[in-house]
Amino acid sequence: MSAVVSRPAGVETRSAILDAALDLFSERSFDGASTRSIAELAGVTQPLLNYHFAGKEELWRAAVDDLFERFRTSMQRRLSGLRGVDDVTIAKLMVRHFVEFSAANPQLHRIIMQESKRAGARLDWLVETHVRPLYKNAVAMFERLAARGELAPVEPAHLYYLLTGAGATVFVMAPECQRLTGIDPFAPEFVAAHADLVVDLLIRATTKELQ
Amino acid sequence: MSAVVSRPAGVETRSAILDAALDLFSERSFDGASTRSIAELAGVTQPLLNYHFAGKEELWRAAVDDLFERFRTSMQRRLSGLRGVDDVTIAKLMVRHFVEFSAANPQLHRIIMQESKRAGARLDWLVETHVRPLYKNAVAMFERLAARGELAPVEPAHLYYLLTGAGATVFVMAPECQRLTGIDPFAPEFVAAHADLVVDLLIRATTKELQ
DNA sequence: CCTTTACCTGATCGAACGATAAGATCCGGC
DNA sequence: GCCGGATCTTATCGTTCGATCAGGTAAAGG
Repeated sequence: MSAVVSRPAGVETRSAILDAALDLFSERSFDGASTRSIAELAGVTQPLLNYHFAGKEELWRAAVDDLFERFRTSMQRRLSGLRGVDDVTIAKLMVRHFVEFSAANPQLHRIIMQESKRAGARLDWLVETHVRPLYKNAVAMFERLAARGELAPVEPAHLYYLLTGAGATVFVMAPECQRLTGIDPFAPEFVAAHADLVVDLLIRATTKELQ
Repeated sequence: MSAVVSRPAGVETRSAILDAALDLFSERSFDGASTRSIAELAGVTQPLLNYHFAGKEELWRAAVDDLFERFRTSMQRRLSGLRGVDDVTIAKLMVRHFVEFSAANPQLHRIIMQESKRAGARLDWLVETHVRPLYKNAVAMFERLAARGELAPVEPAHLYYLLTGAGATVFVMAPECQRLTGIDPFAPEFVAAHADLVVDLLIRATTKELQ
């Protein structure tokens, strides 16, 4: 409230456009989301998108940047509360947090999966800018677990796609799950149960209870 | 060679169009695959698509029908070779076969994931026509495994999305995997190792060796 | 008060889209 | 041998796409 308002609106408009773009890009894919539909959802006129962003591609990148920034911040905040905790417990809690974030923000994996199906400029940018750092963190975690004997020393690519696939798919495909089973996968109990399963899946449950 | 050729071409052309449609629909999504690009890949002119199919939507349904038919045939053929084998071994081999099919035909889960992100007529048709029978089979398998004590009696929706997510994601996202790790996930050794991991994931490895 | 500048709109561009209409080609059957 | 239907092509329809342009409004700054 009562912020500086140096430039009256603009920043809020820009944010509304980014949110709308994220929702439509993730649900309908890059080609399926027209700039007119994004503008309509954001409550602005279509040429305004080209005022705030250089074009559709740059709007897409800005929306993805925004989302990954939220993801990194969320993961780092969770991790920073776990100083001194042992590696195995940290891994379990971080995997759980990852699943919860994927449930709260299904757009993340929807966009990643969409772009990862086809080689191209957007995939190249996505991998080098956002996915590779994420992958490196995951690999480091796998190595710490393997060093503790909690994980077989398999090729990390297997574990990475097992983990992300098992943890995120049900939320990516939430409309199908709803229609197929009648279950709302975003219900807190479902998310919690799913996180438990994914954690158990990754780590041969040794330290059992942990909540 | 030297077949009946009752009507000269037509059936082969139709098949070429379906194959092209499947590749482009799965890689670029429904909106991203233009009828012109499909025609070009199939080596025909664009209006010919409207001669063989009533429209873009019907072409999409025909291509998806074709793919699911191949999937069902492949699974049933595998199953028919396992008469008399115990349920646990059958489950392991069928899961392995599922992973291998997902590797050989990444279009299947690419299209399912694409359409499952958003409620709509195509998702409704896909679920009722093809996904629900598949889901019922999976649930029946889970129940047989649970009856044998090989599986915790959890909500089948969790297991279904864990299994499909873990087994298919790396092949859906093969271009990303290639760029991110340098690994070709379609290499036979990678597919085999991934299938092993998914099988171990689902079934608390009891009967260990099995090929 | 008046200018400047950030923010936003209405009108419209050329390109690409899915679809159709009209006609060419070609082959089996009479 | 020519007729009829199946197959395919060329030309083109109206629509929607992303993008641009010329202007208009309103608040900050002198």
